[in-house]
Amino acid sequence: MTLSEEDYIKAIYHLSKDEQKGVSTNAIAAQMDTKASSVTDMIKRLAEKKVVHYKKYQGARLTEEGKAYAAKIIRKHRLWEFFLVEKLNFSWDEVHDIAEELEHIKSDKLIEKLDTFLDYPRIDPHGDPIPDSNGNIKKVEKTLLSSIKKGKKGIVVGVKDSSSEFLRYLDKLNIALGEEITVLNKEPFDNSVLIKLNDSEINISAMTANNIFLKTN
Amino acid sequence: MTLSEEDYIKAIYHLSKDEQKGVSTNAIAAQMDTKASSVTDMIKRLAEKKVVHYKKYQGARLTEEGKAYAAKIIRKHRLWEFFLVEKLNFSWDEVHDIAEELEHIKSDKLIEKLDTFLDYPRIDPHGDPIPDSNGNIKKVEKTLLSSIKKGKKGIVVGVKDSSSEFLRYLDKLNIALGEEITVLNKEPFDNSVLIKLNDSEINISAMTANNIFLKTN
DNA sequence: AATAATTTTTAGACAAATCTAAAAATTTGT
DNA sequence: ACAAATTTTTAGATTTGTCTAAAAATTATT
Repeated sequence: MTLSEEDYIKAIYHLSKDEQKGVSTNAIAAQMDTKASSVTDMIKRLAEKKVVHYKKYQGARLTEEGKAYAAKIIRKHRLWEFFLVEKLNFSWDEVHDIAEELEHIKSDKLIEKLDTFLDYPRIDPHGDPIPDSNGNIKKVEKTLLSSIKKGKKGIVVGVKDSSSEFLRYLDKLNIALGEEITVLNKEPFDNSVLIKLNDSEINISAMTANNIFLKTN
Repeated sequence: MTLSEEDYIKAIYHLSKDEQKGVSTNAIAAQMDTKASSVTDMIKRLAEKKVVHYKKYQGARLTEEGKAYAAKIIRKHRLWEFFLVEKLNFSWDEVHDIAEELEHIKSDKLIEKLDTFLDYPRIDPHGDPIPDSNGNIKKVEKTLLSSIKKGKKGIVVGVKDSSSEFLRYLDKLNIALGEEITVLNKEPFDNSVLIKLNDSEINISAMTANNIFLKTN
């Protein structure tokens, strides 16, 4: 599988989480920052390689083989992210782009040895689950901060947007994985949320609240 | 710089150690396992990028910029090899191919943090020096076992051939970096060498002796 | 020094991955 | 339901890195 093919497989995998039907050509083009015509070409190639099902005008859908391949790439991505943060002392906003490259390194033995070295982590630096060596992904129980009721609280367990801009903003707010957040009030006007964090009260926008995952008990 | 361009730069670098003049098209083709015509094309591209000097029929020669680039790739390659052996417990015959992929990962910050994590190693698992962050390579003092006089001894500090076949053969002979070897006799008929290693005497072929580096005092 | 052998370069083709522009199919709006 | 809008596909071109075959230059031989 080429680098580009792997990127497409990953994109289709991520897009099909929300989607029941096939993932649309345009959606893939947007995700991959390319043109619809390029996507059509690539989907055909991937269909020949049996990693996607493809019928004209019906979008793309990963085969079982395709899903397993995607899980493997995601496993590699997240294990490398964990390595970069825990062993090399990168911060959580710096690791995505480097892991995008490292995830394409081929050796299976490498990734199993890395997993052992890291002591089999289950969660990456952004709170996302690391698939096991069989490609199984443990679903993490989590709720968007934006949909938590006034008065309720939870622990930060993940982010939806893991762009470095957003992560650096969270750093500035002192919001990190493991922090406890209590929803003090929700403003109906703009859906902003007043929260308590470390005994201080801060107001966060609807957009921000919509990108933070909490675990409630 | 693309992956392929980086591979050519590295090949030219390694070939120009023995060579005073430009490295010939054919020599590069052999090293890269490709055709001379492909090499000519690539050399022209590299010349446009100012990493090699090129005049028709005169072979290729790295510019200062090209040499610095090569040193950087080699630094990455050897640091990753050290990581694979020391942290992930790979054996010395398994790491070359994986490092060939890892050496192309772009981030400068990654390689500096890796260097720190590994505590600034100077020598890779095959005894080759790791260039520092400025691209300077410390020359290691070493002599081929094949050219050591009868009765003299030395410490194994490197190998010339680092193919996994050769390295596994050395494992079988219990020859590893740091071992002391004494040359007991040299057979004029086939240039084989009788050595003492850990109180046992073994006979090694001229070819083997020609791929082991010793440090003599 | 002329010819033969070898090396290197050029010319033209090809596959992968992309693009633009236009055609075809599907979906939407009234 | 049918025209308009949108989405998707096709057709043809481009770039990178490769190839084969043939031409040009260099090196070796007698």
